[in-house]
Amino acid sequence: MPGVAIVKTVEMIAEIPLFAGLPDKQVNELLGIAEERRLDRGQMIFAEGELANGFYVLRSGRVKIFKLSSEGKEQILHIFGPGEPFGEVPVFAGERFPAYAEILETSEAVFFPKQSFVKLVKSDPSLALNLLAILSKRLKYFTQLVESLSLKEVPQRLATYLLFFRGSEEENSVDLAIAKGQLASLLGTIPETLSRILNKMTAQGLIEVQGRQIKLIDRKALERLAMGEKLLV
Amino acid sequence: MPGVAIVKTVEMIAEIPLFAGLPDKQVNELLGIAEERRLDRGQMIFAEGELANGFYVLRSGRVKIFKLSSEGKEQILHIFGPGEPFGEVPVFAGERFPAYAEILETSEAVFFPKQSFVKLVKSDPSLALNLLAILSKRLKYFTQLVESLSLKEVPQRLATYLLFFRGSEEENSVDLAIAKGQLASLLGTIPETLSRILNKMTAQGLIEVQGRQIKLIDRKALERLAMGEKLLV
DNA sequence: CGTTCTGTTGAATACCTTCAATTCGCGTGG
DNA sequence: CCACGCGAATTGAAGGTATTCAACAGAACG
Repeated sequence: MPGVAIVKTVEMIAEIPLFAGLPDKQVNELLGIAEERRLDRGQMIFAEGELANGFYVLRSGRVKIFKLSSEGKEQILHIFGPGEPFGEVPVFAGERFPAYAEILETSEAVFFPKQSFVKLVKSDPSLALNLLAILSKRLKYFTQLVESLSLKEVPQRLATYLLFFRGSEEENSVDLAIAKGQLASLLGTIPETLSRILNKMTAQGLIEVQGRQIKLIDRKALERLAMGEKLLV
Repeated sequence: MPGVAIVKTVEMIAEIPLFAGLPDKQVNELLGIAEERRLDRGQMIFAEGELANGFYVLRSGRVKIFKLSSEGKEQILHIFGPGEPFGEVPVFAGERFPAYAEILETSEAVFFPKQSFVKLVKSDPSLALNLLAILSKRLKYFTQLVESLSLKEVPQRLATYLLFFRGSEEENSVDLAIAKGQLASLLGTIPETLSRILNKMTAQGLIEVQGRQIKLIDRKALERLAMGEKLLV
């Protein structure tokens, strides 16, 4: 029953937020140029400076996008999950990836070759608008990241992350979903520092830590921290 | 001769890189929705969190886009000059400006109302592609900014700025074109620190400083700095 | 059940900031 | 044309936050 696989794939494309609201015709054209790929945990998808010939959309799993310092320290720019595209910058500007991409959890992804994709964008304004919305959201996100890195100290960044970058999944509990070392890299610091600050926050009754589960005990105090208040010694 | 003013304005639009390569029809439609505005030095164009009803393109002058910490410290995100659009993020995502904008040098600008502009984008794929290119470039720029702020120390950031963010206008001389305090804010530091580092670099024969003119004396050493090497004490 | 990666803890250090006091530079007005 | 005044820039001393380095504990995985 060869039809099943094809139908399933059409839905796969249609499910991607980037392609939301596109007419069937466009979805079919996208399907025509899409390539399914399995990406394994630990795999480097691309490196900074590498020539790009297309971009990816995750269907499952997670990928981290990051920069490396000359001494090997890593700054995570994004962690993307299902439905999110990555590596699309060099499709529209420049031709090289501006950062590294490594798979955190084994993923199913769809790859779109640059040339064919650009042709589709040229022919369909609503696809272009979806893209503009996504890129704009990322610019907004970057302004927050820069603000965080430059204008806040680590406890403040952590509080902000716990409160906003997760959402209250289960009332007052946050599941980091990534290793603490990775969280440190996302917050622009190192594991040792993060560990010490988690300690302090626990000692002051703001949170409780059990592995990757963090209970938000004193939400008010966390909010004051996120607003810029200092963490007591 | 009313025609002259109109023709001049058409050229004004056509000259903007964002609108490069657009057919006359589109340029005329853009002209139809554009509003000319004079923006004075020191004027706040918008504040973070403010509702946006359109965006700007500078024809002359300069604007700085920045964030403020809870204690009033400023981090500059961009300094834009002639031909560059700003405030366009909330046109496509969200509805509020993610940062502040203040005029550094009195400017002539063109304002495009959100609604009408989006209509034009929907009708013209090449306009959309131009926009995608600009937003992508900014994302690329932000990856560099984050890298700089998070993975480099101030001397390295300064060296990078001197070498790349200006271009060799007059062989080996850089004109900052902004106050040193503003440069500090752009580099994610404060005037005192910048001053001390300019001193050190001068003492070690890397540069010579005369007001806003900086001569690059030892370009090799600056390049090594930008690559991550440490500045001697 | 051992090996390896992740996370924690302590002490020393480095970098940058803060605060305060001058000094410099430049536009304005006498 | 020079003097004044104000913001910008510089300098010094002290302090704070985060990093580095090293050692150890713990968890995950095969």
